[in-house]
Amino acid sequence: MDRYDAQTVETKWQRIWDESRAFEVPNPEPGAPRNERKSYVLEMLPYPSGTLHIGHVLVYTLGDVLTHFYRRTGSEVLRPMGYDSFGLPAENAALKEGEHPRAIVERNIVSIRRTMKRIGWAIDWSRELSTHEPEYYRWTQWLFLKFFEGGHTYRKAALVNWCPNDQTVLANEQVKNGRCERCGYEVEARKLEQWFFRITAYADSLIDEMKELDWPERVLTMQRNWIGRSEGAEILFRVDELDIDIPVFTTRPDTLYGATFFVLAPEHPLVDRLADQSPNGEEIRAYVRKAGARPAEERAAGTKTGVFTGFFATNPVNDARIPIWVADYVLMDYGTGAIMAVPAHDDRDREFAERFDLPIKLVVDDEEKLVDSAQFSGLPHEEGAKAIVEWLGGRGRGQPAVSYRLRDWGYSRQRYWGCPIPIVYCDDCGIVPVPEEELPVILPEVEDYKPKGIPPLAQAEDWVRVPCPQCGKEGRREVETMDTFVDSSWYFLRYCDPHNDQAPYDRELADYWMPVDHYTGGLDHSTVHLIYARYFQKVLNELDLSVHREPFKRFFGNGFVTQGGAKISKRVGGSATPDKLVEMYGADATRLSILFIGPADQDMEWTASGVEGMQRFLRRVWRLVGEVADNAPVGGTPDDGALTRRVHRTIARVTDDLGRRQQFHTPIAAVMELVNDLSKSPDDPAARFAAETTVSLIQPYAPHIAEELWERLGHERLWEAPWPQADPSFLEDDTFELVVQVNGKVRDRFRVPVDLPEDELVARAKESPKVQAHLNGGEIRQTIVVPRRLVNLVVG
RNA sequence: GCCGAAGUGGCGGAAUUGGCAGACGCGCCGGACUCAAAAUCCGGUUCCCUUCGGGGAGUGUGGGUUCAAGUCCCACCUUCGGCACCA
Repeated sequence: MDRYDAQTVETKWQRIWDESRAFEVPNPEPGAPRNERKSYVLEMLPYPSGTLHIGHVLVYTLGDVLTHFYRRTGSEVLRPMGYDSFGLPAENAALKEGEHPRAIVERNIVSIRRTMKRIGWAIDWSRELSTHEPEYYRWTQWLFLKFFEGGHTYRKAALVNWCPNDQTVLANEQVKNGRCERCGYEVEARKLEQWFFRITAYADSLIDEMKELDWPERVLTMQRNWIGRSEGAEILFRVDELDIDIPVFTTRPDTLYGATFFVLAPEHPLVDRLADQSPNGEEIRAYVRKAGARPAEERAAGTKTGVFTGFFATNPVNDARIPIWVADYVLMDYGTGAIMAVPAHDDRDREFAERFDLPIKLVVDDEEKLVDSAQFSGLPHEEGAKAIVEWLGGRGRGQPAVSYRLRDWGYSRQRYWGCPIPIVYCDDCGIVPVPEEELPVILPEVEDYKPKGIPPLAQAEDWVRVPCPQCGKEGRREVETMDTFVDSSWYFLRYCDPHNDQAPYDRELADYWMPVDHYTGGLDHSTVHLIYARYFQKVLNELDLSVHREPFKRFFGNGFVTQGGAKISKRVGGSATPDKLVEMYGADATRLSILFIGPADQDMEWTASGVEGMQRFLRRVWRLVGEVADNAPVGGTPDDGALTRRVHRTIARVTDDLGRRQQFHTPIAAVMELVNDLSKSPDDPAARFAAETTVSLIQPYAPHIAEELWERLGHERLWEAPWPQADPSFLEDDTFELVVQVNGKVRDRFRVPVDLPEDELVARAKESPKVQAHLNGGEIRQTIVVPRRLVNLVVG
């Protein structure tokens, strides 16, 4: 048999798959019965701001292994691919390279597609999409209109995160440690009119419906923390001089008797009024100005500052008059922007009280019981909290309340390369949606798309000026574009019906394919894309556009691939590009090596020696299977010898790892063990069976060489062949290796028949000379027998 | 500070329900083939001691539960990730 040449083998089968459209899956005809065993396998779509790197090879190979596995275990598998081509990543790449973003992404898409085909991923190429194409974003706009009609999106002036480098607004999810996630510049606060999705209305759904998800617990925990649901109470404090009530939110109503002062955020709307009527109004205004100019990061890290207003609030439980301060450690956008300060039981309040010499009053003791709290004294603090809120409720001064850390999703971007928001502003009619039939609102060409604070689309005067759809008077188009995460919040639905030009997707088809059964992607999206997509799906459900409320039933978060200790990214690049690896070692060796490094849900370091080892392994398989194909007799019933048993055990292990355990590196080791056994007994009657099974089991990982060897073994179309089945009767041996311990230490081991009774096992254990040497004639006080495993003799 | 994950040979890692620690691979050592090398094949490889029979230690540290602990419990150390004035 000739030498293994990866290039020849891989080119041959890729052409065959391409020509036979091997991995395309048709949609069911309207009214036709649905396949009960559909499976939607999806990985997060790539940004075509660059080409593929080794990290992509990991994600898409993971998806590929599952695609083949599910296909061959009888499912009808949808496995599409597309490109997240709108948005900042592409635009920034374009700015750097001095080209139009469209030119960059379209060139990168060609390159990515070619690499994907060279790696041989089983993709349904008939469903390919790019989010920057009008055929796609037309429907992003259409969904926007539905959200607008349903009141799920709105415009308001708000303090937003402004990146001075990217010259655009960022969502909270895109700010890390006060810096822009993309470029690292320090984010500034700006007050701007912005578009928002009312995601906070779904805070509870996003938490409660997690129970339907088969996701890693750590991702759910991250989302739970991100949403940050806190239960407590809203309590009214009276300011007599102004004849007003100010609500505060607290999670500790049990400490109400310990409130010794009161704080308003500098941005609180009442601060102005207080300053007007206060003798030290100037001082207050100066403080508010200073606080507003202070970067958020410094506001959080620095020592606490504040100013007394001269006013007092009345504590509703004991009528105590406590001083009202303005301090920037209280945030306007959480709770009510006002707090009751309990320095005895809150670290921040304590720090402030100590600095400004305010009283500290203890109201919960070491036993967690209320003290110095009138009729509530003596109650355990949780009961006390309940009782106090109830008491307040009876007097109309308080009620249970819930507060969230999650904010509404601001998605306006003052940038060029994004989906235009289909809105027209009219002096008479206000905010008017573009009628459905006028979609898409095409992104116009502009001379200069560089960000400079005002949206680049504002320059396209001809495009901006448009009659108001309602009254026909001259209006102006919205010149902001949508955050790229809007595009990726519904793309998985478009794949179900990607060429539909009447609707974003056919409802029946989406209901059939959805939810995604197995979603794979990076954990960096745990609190961003994965929350947004869940939110979208819930709104679509309520708009009667989908029967499903969750988009991704199962999620697998893959680890990062590092090279030389650094995370590989579009920016860093990396020397081992997928194209080079395929050229040097072949696609199959590359695919195997990235999965063999270690558990796919943990970070991993890429090394070249791994792929060399895989190349060796494949050559070995090639040689051994070739020899068997040439020499071993065909047909015949496999015997029940050691090799046959090994084959069945391997099938069981690989099947369990891929299906139930979601472990992708151990199946490779299992097949290697089988290959090692086969190489030791190439003349075994089960050699052909072992060779065929080896090829069949490795197929999801190394589909090209598997297909070639399958053909040599006299079969065809392995990609459609049923997955091998382990025969349970071969999984158990007639004998097993009995381990004999003395006082828990292994002293001997020998094979015994499985049906030997326990007392006989113990007898044989005691007979062993090695065991007797350690018994020293001592008295056996206890005997432990674990069936089919071991005997432990405990001596005095 | 809070939340979460992890810590096993020279390295990546395995050990699924508390039952033989180190599967599989990399690297390294030895051998075969070769004029030589590459490739390939065979053997060895946790550490320490050894009279070569074997003995002892060992899964971040210290305790505990158990006949038996990498696995369970308590305390701590380290690393990584997320959040961070969220009342």
